[in-house]
Amino acid sequence: MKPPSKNSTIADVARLAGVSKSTVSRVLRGETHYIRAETCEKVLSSIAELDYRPSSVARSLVSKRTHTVGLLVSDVGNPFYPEVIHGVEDKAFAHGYQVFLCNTSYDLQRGLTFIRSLVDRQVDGILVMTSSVSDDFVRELVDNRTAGVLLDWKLEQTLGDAGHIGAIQVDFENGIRAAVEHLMALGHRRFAHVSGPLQLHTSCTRRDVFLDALEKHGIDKEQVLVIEGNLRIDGGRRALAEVLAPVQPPTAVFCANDLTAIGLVWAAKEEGLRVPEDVSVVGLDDIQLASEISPALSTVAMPRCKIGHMAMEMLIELLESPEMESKGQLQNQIETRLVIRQSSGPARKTQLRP
Amino acid sequence: MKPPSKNSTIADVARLAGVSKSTVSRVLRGETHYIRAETCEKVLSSIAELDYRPSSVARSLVSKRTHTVGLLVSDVGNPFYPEVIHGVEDKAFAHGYQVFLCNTSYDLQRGLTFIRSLVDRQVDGILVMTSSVSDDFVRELVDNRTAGVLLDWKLEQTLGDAGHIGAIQVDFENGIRAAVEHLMALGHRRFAHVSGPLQLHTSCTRRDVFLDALEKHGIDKEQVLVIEGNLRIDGGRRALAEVLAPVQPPTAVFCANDLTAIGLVWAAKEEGLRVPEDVSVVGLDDIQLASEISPALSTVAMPRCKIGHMAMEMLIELLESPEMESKGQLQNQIETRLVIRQSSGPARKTQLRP
DNA sequence: TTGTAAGCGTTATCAC
DNA sequence: GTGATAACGCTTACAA
Repeated sequence: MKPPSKNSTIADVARLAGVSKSTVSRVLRGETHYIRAETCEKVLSSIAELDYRPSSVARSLVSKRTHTVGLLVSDVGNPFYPEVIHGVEDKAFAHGYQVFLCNTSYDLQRGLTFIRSLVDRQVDGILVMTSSVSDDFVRELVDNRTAGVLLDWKLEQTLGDAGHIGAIQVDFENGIRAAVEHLMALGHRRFAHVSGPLQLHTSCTRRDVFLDALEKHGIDKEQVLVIEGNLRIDGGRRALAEVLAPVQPPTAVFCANDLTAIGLVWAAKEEGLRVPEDVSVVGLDDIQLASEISPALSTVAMPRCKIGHMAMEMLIELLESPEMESKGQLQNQIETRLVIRQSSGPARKTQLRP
Repeated sequence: MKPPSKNSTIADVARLAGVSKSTVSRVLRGETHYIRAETCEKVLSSIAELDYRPSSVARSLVSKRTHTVGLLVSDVGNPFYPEVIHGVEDKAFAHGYQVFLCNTSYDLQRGLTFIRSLVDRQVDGILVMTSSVSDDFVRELVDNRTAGVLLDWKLEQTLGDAGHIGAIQVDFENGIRAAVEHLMALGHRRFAHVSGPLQLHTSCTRRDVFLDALEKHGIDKEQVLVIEGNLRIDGGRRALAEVLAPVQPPTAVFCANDLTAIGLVWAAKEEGLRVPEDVSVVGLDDIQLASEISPALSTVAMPRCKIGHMAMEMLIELLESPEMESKGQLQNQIETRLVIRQSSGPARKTQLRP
C-alpha cells in the first residue's frame, strides 16, 4: 500500500519499463500480437508497480468517445422511473457505460439545458425518458450528431432529419383491450375512467385507447364517465365522489395509473364500499405497491425495467453498430399486459345505495 | 439553422475572428478586462456564427477538473433514495456539476468497481450513499485524492488517513426519543420493535436507540419484543403474528421504517384490529405514502432531500474551498423529528382478545 | 492588449 | 516488433 505520490501517466510506465509510450499503449489495449512476450511482461509489471490507470479523459479527447450516456427523466420520485433507471443503469454497466442522471422536474427548459450540457460533455448518447419531449431536444441531438433514444409515449411526428435517433413506444392497446375484455366478461357495462392531466399526451392516449376498446364492445363512449385526475393518490381519492355521483354509478373504473387506482380504492373503502363487490377498479403500471395493498390491484402492467433495458440496448446498437444504415431510425414497441388480481370482480347487480 | 458540417473548435473561431486561440480562450471565460472591446465583439460574433461550444473533455484534460461527481446508491427502487438523489441532483445542477448515478444493488464489489471507474473518469468527487460501505471504498478515494462524502449511518471508525473526505450522519436520537416520549405519554407500557435485517448497521442503531430511549423511561429492555423484519411491506405484514403472540401483546410497535409499519398496519386491519385503538404503530422515514394511507402513519421523519442537499454541498465545499484545512474532515449531522399522525393513539386498557 | 508555444495524457500514423 | 511524432481541443505562462 504505497500511495504513488502523483498519479502516474503512460510516460512514467514507459520510462520504468524502458519502452516507448506507443508500446505501453498497445499492451494496454491488448494489441498483444505484435509484441514480444518479454516486453509485454515488463510493461505489465511496470503498470502494476506504479498502479497506473489510464486517464479516460485523455482517451476521450482523441477517441471522441466517452463511454458515457445521459438519461433524462422527469422526476426520480415518480414511481415510474426507478425501475426504468435501474434497467438503463444495469445495461449500461454491463457494457462499460456510465450514466449521467438528469432530473428535469418536468421543466422543458431545464431539459434542454441538460441536453446541451451533456452534448458539450461529449456523451456518446442520450436517453430522453421525460414525460414530454420538446422538439428542441431532438433538434439539439440531430444538430450535434449525438445519438439518442426517445421514450415516445407520444408517437409524435416522424423525427425527421437524419441522425442516430431511436424511439421506443409503449403499446397500450394490448393491455387495455385485455382489461376491457376482462371487465366485460365480468358483466360490467357502466364504466368510468380517471385520467391523468389531459395536457399530457400519454393521458389522452390511455383514455382514447380505453374508450375505443369499449366502443368495440358495443359500449357508447359518450356514456363513459371521464374524470381528470393527477396521476397521484390524492387525485384518485378525490375522483371517488364523481364516480359515485350518477344515479346509476359505474360498476367498473379504469384508472390512468396505479396511484390513482389505489387512491380510489382507499377512498371507496373509507366510504364503506367494498372492492370489487361494489366497484371494480383496474389500474395501469403495476407498481410494487399494486400487489401489496388489499385488495391487490388488477392492473395493466407496464414493463418498466424492460423499457430501461431496451432503451439502453437501442442506444448501444445505435452507437456500436458499424456505421450502419444509420438513417433508418430504430423503432421499438413495448407491450403491456393485464394482471388480474383482486380489485376486479363480477359486476354488482343491485343498486349501490338502496 | 445551419448545422455546421463539423463541430468547430477554438481554432476555427480564432481564424474567423482573426485573432489567436488564447484571445478566444480569454473571452470565453470572461477574462474580458484585458481585452479591447472591439476584439471581444469580433470573437463573440464568430463564436455565435460558428455555434461554437468548447469541449469540456479538452478542458478537463488541462484543468484536471471535470465538474462531475459520482453518486453511489444501493438501489434506486428503495423509497429512501429517490428524494436523496433529487436533492443531490438539484444542488449539483445549481453548481454546474453533473451526476453519475451508480446503482450497486447492495453489492460491495460492484460498488468498488464503480468507484474505480469514476476515479478513472476523473470525477471531482464521489457521494457514497450506499447502505453499507466497505473500507475499500474509502481507501480508493484517499489513495486517489478524490473527494468523497459518505452517508455514514454507521459511525464507523474514524476515516483515518488524510484526503478530502466528509461524512454525514443521521441522528436518530432526537426523533426516536420523541417517539418514545409520545407513546409513553399516551400511556403505552408494552412495546415491540420490528427491525430491519440485523446485519445492517443502521438496523442495529435504530433498534438500540429505541431500546435505550425506552430504558430511560423506566421500561425494561428485556421486556421489549424485537422482531427482525426486512424493511419491506411484506416483512411488516409477517411481523403481525409475532406481535400478537404474547398473552399480553404490546400496545405500541415502533418499526424500523415506514414500509414495515405500513405492512404491519395493513395486516392488523385485515385481522380486524383497529389502529390506533388496538395497537399504535410508529414508522421511520416519512415516505410519501405515510401520509396517504389511512390511518395516516405517525413516523420519525428523515429529511431525505436535505440529506442529498447537504451531501452535495459538503462535497462542493470540499472541492471548492481554497485548498482549505483539508485534513479536518467535515462532519455533519442530520436531525430526525417525530411526525404525529393517526396511527398512534392512547394505549388500550382492555385485553385485546377477551 | 494580444500572440506564441508548451503542455495535459492518450492514440494513430508512419518509419525503422 | 517498436519508437518518434503528430494530432486531439483547450489553457497558460511568457513574450511581444
